[in-house]
This record gives sequence, C-alpha cells and structure tokens, in this order.
Amino acid sequence: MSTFERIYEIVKKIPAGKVATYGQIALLAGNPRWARVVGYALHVNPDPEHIPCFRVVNRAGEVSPAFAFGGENMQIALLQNEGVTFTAEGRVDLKKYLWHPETEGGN
DNA sequence: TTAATGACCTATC
DNA sequence: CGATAGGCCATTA
Repeated sequence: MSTFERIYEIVKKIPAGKVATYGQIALLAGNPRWARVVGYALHVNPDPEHIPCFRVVNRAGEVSPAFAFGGENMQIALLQNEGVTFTAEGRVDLKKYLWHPETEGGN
C-alpha cells in the first residue's frame, strides 16, 4: 500500500454530486500534509475510470487551470452533470457540495 | 545521493 | 482584501 493508493481510495469513495478538497483527502488518507502529494497522485491518475479526480478541487473550490480532461471547463461540466452548481468565479459551493465522509452514515 | 518541481495549504505584510 | 513567502511530502532527473 503506497501513499498514492491510499489517496486513490479516498477519491474513489467520493459520492457523485459532491466534491472534496486536496487537504481533506490528504487528511483522510492519513496525513494533512499530503495535500501536494494528493494533487500529484491525481496528476498521474493511473485509473481515471475509477478515480473521479474531477470531483477534487482546491481549498478555494476552484478547479485546476491545467486540467487533463480536455479543458478546465470540462471538469466543471462533469460536476454540473452530477448536480453541482458553480459560481461566476468558476468555484464550487464547498459549503453545500463539500463531501462529508463522516456524514456518509458509516457503512 | 543531492537538487528541483508540483492539480497544495497556511501565515504574514 | 490582495499578494508574497515558507513548509510540507513524494516523485523524478
């Protein structure tokens, strides 16, 4: 089990219609300092079909300017397709769509 | 092995 | 409130 795999497990557990931040994923992965590593892990993205990196945004809820899905707006479109709304600044309402793993009801 | 970079976050001026 | 500097961890050359 590598640091990356742990991060992938967290990202893959993100439900549709919600988004998570790098710092939060890093924290769930085990260390809050892995924020940069999380971004790197998603950058390599060995399994984009099972790793919805488009549901991962930064602390400000903004998407990456150098997204690899075919355009930063592509990520926004995917999230909107999930039901996530965006602001005129291209940011997500973390206060409304921020993923809460503790509220998942356990399972 | 050392040096440099990165889809980040936090604190300070 | 806006911009700049530093720190952290892992990967790559």
